[in-house]
Amino acid sequence: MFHILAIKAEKFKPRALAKKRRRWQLIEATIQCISKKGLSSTTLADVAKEAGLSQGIVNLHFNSKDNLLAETLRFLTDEYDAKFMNTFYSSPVAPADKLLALMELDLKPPICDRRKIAVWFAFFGEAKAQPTYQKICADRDHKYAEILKDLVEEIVRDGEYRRIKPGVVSTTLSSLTDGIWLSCLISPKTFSRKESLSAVKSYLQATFPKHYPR
Amino acid sequence: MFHILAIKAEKFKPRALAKKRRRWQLIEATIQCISKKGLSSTTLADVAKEAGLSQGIVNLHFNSKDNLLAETLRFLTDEYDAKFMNTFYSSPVAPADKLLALMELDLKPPICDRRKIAVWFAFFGEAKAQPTYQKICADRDHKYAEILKDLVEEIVRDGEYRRIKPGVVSTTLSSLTDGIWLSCLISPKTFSRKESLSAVKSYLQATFPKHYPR
Amino acid sequence: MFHILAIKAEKFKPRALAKKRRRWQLIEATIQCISKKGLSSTTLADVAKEAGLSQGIVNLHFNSKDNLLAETLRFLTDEYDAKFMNTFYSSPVAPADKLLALMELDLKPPICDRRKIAVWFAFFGEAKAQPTYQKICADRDHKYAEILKDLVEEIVRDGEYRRIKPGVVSTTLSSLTDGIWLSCLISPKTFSRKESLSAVKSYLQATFPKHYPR
Amino acid sequence: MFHILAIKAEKFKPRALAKKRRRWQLIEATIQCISKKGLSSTTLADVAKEAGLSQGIVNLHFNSKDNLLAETLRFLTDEYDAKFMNTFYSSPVAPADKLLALMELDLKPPICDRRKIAVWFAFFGEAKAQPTYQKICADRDHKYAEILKDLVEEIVRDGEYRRIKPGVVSTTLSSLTDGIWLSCLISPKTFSRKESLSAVKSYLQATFPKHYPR
DNA sequence: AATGAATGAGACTTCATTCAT
DNA sequence: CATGAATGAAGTCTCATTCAT
Repeated sequence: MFHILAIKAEKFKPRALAKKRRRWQLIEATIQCISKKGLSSTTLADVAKEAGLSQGIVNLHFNSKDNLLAETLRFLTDEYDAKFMNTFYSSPVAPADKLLALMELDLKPPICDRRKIAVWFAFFGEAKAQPTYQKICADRDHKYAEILKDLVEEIVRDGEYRRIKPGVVSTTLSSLTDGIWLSCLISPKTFSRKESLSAVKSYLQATFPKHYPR
Repeated sequence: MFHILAIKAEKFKPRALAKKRRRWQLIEATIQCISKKGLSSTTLADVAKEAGLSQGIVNLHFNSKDNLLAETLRFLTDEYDAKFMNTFYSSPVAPADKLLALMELDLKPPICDRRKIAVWFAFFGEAKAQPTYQKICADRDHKYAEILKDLVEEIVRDGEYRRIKPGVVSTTLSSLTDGIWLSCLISPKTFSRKESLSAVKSYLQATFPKHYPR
Repeated sequence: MFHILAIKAEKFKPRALAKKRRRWQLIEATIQCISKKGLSSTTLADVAKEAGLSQGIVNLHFNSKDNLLAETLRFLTDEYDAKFMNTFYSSPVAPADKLLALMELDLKPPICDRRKIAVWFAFFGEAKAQPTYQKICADRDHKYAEILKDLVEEIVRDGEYRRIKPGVVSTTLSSLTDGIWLSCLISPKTFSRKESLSAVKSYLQATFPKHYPR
Repeated sequence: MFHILAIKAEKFKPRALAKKRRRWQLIEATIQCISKKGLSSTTLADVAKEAGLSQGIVNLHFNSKDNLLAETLRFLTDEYDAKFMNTFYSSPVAPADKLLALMELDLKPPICDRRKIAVWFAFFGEAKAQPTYQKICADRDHKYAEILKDLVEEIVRDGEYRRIKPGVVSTTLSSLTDGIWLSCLISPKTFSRKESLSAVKSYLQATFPKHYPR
């Protein structure tokens, strides 16, 4: 009987969703597929199936596979940006607090989630060959590097730290979280969110002892 | 002794040597292609052309594309391993020196070379979906994590540093170099080898002030 | 009388009129598309867009693409027929004059217009494979061949020409205009309406010197 | 038993024909398909099947369908050219004889063969939309127009004909044969090779009575 | 009557793999 | 060993057609 219901349910055509929602649905399906099967093994048929829709649906909404993938990457960056900015504006005003909050954002779900990270690295892996991807990723990098650097500068000024180059510190922090993401991807078994967090914290403590007391 | 015989035996089997050479040649061509076109756009025809050989050559020597790619990844890890171990054994005996030497290895050519890094990340990008790749990458990670951790432990013991968890430090160092590689890949224009090195050094200085004086 | 009633009746059925208008509009759009893009590249989406209407409109009014194309060809023949018959009936009564008028009709716009000719030849090009098209074209040919032959017979009788087979002359005239159409299509740059006309006239002069004096 | 032989025969892979022969074979298959199914219904699968080869064969030898079609058209023109030139050089030296021989060539098999004509007109039908096709066809037209005009000029000079424009006569002759081809295509039942020939001959007799006596 | 989102068959194309040479 | 013509499965993409709105 459940079976019959299921069949009946299938008979209902997918309602004409608003175009935007359909695109969103397809991008989510794409993310799911890339995470599961990898970028190079993800076919449009996979995406359509994952979304429960028909073969031609992706070309209908995105014209080409290339375009779907670029839009998916853009979706990822936008999604990340929203969370980043939200954290930035909603966290305590003290730069040191903001900085820590942003670091923690990167190291906790939903950002630091192996499924999503796999997708990020799938695009990183094609970045050198696909200038489109590289540009999107580079732009993202620069934006946050700038923001982090500003925060670091404020902290340095506030704490009158000597011999600290804000650019080096912000680069270090960015690279650290990127590297942590990679180990989450490659070594999920040994990866520990807690240890990663304490790695970042101990770096901050060593660098800005006045702002991050033990 | 068998080893020696084997080597001698090879001298009498030019075929076997030729075979190895061909495999090496094809793997180099594969690396070149992945770097230029990305993993997903690299075809066996591309590889054969790059090597200046004929269509069927890859299947002749590697049986399948999957196998070629796995062997290529293994080649990368072996190559890296040789350099790593060579640096490890040939650097000064002091653990702090060894540690720094290993960090510098990671941040200078021929290791930190955008062409090679693109290939590494191409495999990372498929790692979640391809357990074979993941295993190779994870094994590599663990091996060096262990070695770094041993060095850190020696330094900690030697300097009587308090409140330092060697595992956290070695993880931080690994992640840092991985993250730096990523920024070399994604933002080659803003990437600075010098700044990256100073990022690592300032971390070491902040963590082990006695061993890495300014 | 029935005809008048029918026209009156239509006045009371705006729907029916609208329907005819839509079909006409879509056929015109089809002609435009075939002329611009060729038969094999013309899609229903193209036609709908050209008409400024929606995707499904053609199937709504013509059921299928095949049907639309057949109707378009029929429209072309009807349109030609109307002009031919109008010329036939409105030209001077003398057969020689009628014949010349019909030849001139074929060689001047709006009939001899590259845009329209392209559509005619698009259908000719599919005629062998599409019996429907072939039949429509063949029927058209035969009808005019018959009329031309009748005119030629009258001229021959009237001029007491010897050794002239009317069928051969009418065939020659038809083929000549068809061939001229083709050169208008293929070599628009070297094609000259004036020269084409003089080709036909000089043939008529050579064949019927008494009726077409120099 | 025959069946077994057939199966065995199938097991023999198509020998690696010289590339040129394979291309020729595929072009012949293409001509066959276009003749049977029309240009727009001819698929690469059809062509491959007609040639008794596999799906991918056309792309292997021609890269794309567009290219295959262009090459097919070029093949047709080359083939025609060879026959035309052969007739031109091998026919009697007198220009009037040469001219007649060339006209007869156009009206007899293997040139005037409905199967081939269907292919020519399939390309003519797409010529306006496909500049490639148009150019090939136009070039061909001009070449023969020139040759015919030269012959006509010689005849005019030799016969001291008055009031005859060679260009008009050669255009007329070309158009006439093109138009005859069309009626062979469209009205195969009423088409008569004999009558067509007599149409051309009577035109020549009327135009050059001294050279083509009755 | 008209729309246009969705479908899905089928087209073109790519490419790993095979195998006669 | 090596070649490269050929295969054919599988991918992307197109588009006539359907149908809920």
